[in-house]
Amino acid sequence: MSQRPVICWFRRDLRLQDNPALRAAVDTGLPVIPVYILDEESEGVRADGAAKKWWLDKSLKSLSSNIERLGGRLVLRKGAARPVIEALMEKTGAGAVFWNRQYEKPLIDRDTAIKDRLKESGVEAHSFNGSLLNEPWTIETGSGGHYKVFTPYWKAVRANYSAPDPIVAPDTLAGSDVTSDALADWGLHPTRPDWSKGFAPFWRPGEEGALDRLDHWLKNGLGAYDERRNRPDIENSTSGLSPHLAMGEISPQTIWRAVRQAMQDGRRNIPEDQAWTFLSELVWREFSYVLLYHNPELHTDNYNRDFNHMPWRCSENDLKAWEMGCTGYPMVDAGMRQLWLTGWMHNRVRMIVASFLTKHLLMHWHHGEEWFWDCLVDSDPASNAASWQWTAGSGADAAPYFRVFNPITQGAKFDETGDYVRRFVPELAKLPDKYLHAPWEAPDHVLKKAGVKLGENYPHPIVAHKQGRQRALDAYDKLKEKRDAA
DNA sequence: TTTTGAGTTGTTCGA
DNA sequence: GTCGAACAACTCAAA
Repeated sequence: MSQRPVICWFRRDLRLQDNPALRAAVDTGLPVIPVYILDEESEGVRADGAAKKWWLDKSLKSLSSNIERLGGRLVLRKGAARPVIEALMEKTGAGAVFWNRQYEKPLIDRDTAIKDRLKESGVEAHSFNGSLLNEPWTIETGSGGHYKVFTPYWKAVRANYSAPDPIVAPDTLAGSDVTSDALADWGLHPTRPDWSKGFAPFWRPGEEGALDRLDHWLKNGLGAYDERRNRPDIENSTSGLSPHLAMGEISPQTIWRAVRQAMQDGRRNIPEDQAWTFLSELVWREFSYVLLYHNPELHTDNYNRDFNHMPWRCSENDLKAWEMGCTGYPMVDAGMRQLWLTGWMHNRVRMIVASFLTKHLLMHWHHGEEWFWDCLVDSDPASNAASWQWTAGSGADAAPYFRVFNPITQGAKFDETGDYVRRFVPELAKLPDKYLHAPWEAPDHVLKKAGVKLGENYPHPIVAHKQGRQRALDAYDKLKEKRDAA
């Protein structure tokens, strides 16, 4: 039995480069069986949203063909991971399983149970860090706890972190003849209707797409990141790496190394502060994982329990208008439509639409969290939950309650050219800049000339800014009263 | 143990 | 038009 094969279990790490679990599996010198399990059945597991499944479909195709190029074959299986793994062990006689860790509580529990079961039956199980620069339990404050404020966390990372050497991809993955599900049978790509048609022009899922995107970013965006990052109307104002990172098609170490090298390469002419700001965004992702790891219910429960008393509104109509990009606020609507059309939204606009939902409409952040989870190709269990709570004010180190984004001035400031609104809300394209972010203020003859009929081809605002803002501030006052009374 | 300074991303108002 | 202050109070992290 000296040639018992080993299993490399791919999860949120769909890449061959810089993949510690894969490397360790290959380094055994034994035949490696690469496996991906679509697990929506294990207890407490949250299924991916529809947009993420679209991406997963393409990413698995890419990984699969890369493995075939190395003489192997990716084995696809569907079902609760534990029985699937057990069945595979029996079928293949594998002597070890390798994987990279994930950090959601239900997955940790599932994986721990699998590890125990494997060990009982004499099979080795090895897990690795394949998704984070620093795993959530590794960075502690001076007094031994985990950080709850970003800035000191960032300072600690920046002062101490240096990326390890890259891990090379295997040059062969000797064939296995284990049968695989057909990817097409999983129905990850939407049909009837295929709402994903708008996605394809924007994305190239898979490891090559990720590495190309990084390269493009280093050449075209990184050097001006700090000054452009809030401008959704400017191309390359952000990296666009988030969906690749969310699927593990590229490791954060690869990004960190490439950016640090670019900073030190004089020919690239990358100002240090611009690049450090970009790296800090990578560390925001890590900070979100710290919060998620220590607060497993982050996507459902208020981090700050005071918010359990928040007098949220319930309005199906308002929620629908927000989701569909029909709020009457051009900047909000542009963002929501960009999300629907492309599976992604610029970060500045995410804050604007999130503030609008939780403050102007006074709707619970979980509605937004769920919509984003379903619509974003980059949806991430930690970032999505932590960011929604941050905006709502219930999160760790959250925005102060009185910070209510004004969708009109935010639009004028960050969509200065108006290109963003004109692109995603074409019915307003002919409005002059002066009224683009507040069409209800335009005189009749201006609206007429631009072909805009408020209430007909573009909605009136569903809530007046001033009233919406005041209603939110009043709600926070009530919240405070409840807390003081308690 | 106590103290101190600080905390991603904003808005409004009045001088 | 520009600018600074007020908008709260609290918790965190480190000295």
